[in-house]
Amino acid sequence: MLPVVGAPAPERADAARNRVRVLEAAAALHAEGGVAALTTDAVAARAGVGKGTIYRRFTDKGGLAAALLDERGRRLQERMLTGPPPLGPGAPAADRLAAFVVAYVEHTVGSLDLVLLSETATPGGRLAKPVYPFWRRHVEVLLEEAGAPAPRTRAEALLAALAAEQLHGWTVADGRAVDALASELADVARALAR
Amino acid sequence: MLPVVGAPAPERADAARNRVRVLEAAAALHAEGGVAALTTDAVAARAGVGKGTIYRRFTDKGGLAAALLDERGRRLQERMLTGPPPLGPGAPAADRLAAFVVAYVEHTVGSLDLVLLSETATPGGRLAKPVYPFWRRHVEVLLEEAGAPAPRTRAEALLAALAAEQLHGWTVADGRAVDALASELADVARALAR
DNA sequence: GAGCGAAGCGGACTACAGTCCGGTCATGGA
DNA sequence: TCCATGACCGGACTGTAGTCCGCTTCGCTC
Repeated sequence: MLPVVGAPAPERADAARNRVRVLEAAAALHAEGGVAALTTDAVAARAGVGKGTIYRRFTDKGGLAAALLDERGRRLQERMLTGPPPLGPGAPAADRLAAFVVAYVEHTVGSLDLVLLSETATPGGRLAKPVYPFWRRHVEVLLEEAGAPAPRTRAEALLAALAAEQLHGWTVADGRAVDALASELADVARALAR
Repeated sequence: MLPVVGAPAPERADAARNRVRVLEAAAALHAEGGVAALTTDAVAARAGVGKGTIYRRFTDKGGLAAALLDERGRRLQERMLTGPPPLGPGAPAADRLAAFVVAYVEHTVGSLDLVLLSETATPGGRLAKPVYPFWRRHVEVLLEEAGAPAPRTRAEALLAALAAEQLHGWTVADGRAVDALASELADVARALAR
């Protein structure tokens, strides 16, 4: 068969089966014992798979955590792309941006331990996550629409402020209320959009 | 002798000697082989000290890296507190803030590998560094002076955008020029000050 | 359905961070 | 000077991430 140019490499049947097994095992372990239970040994044993298989499929522990978050993240992405305004299309850029910040904060805080793991398991993990370019592009486009200078830099700066580590500091260490925090951060986004 | 209330616990002579030894060994290893050479085993061996000693004194590897950066950091702190404007006192708050961002970016990029280590060795490391409250307070005060809303949140958001991980992504992964980047980030600071 | 190249697999292995606790020695008081 | 105390020390030990490479399985082709 001719390879389809640009298509993701097709996955062998055994590989696909093992990916599902690993994700199910990881989800179960996480449900039972939190992130502390998510050791690569435990996941491999529970999935009935070798450690090498996990690393081949998910690069590292952070990648596994990111994969666990995938479905939830995709739901948010859909709301951003095709949902009702102000998060979805139709509202002014600054309003969409503010709505994104609130939704992103809630999304992240809702799975804080996994997101934290996915972003801090390896240095630079946050920027290396497959979804990162999606968030960045979305924010960049909105900033550009709003007429802000240096939209790319500002987009990354804004996302850095929404890093799991920072949100963890605010909501857990400092004990701040998520709603109030999200609203202040939405304000930050508006400030950057001008 | 009566303990002095509020004073830092005095350090025993052998403890002080060992701290110096560890720092010298770490600095030498770093000079020779970069951060990769900074394993706790190697530092302990070179310092002629047990690993327990390192952990007693520096908490973890990130703390050791932070201690190595201490002197350089103190120089920047002095320039901020008593140096000439616009970094030091005397200039309008927004200008001081912009000058801080530029100086901080240069400071961080100048020792990027060590700062990265100090901030990412442990999750939440950036917020746990002893100097963090200093930077945060400085930015917060300037934002407040400039009349910005939610100065504390904005200060932390700004510092998050200046995290070593992010600066590493921009300057190394993306290959961006430090000067141009610093100036765009100074602009971000000005936007937050309004 | 047999052959074959390549992708995938697994688990022993390495390297490293951080802990633990029995022994040691600095320090201040008598 | 000598002693009691507890801070300090060191290095063996544990737990975990991530690597490596010989073996297996897949799936395409003929």
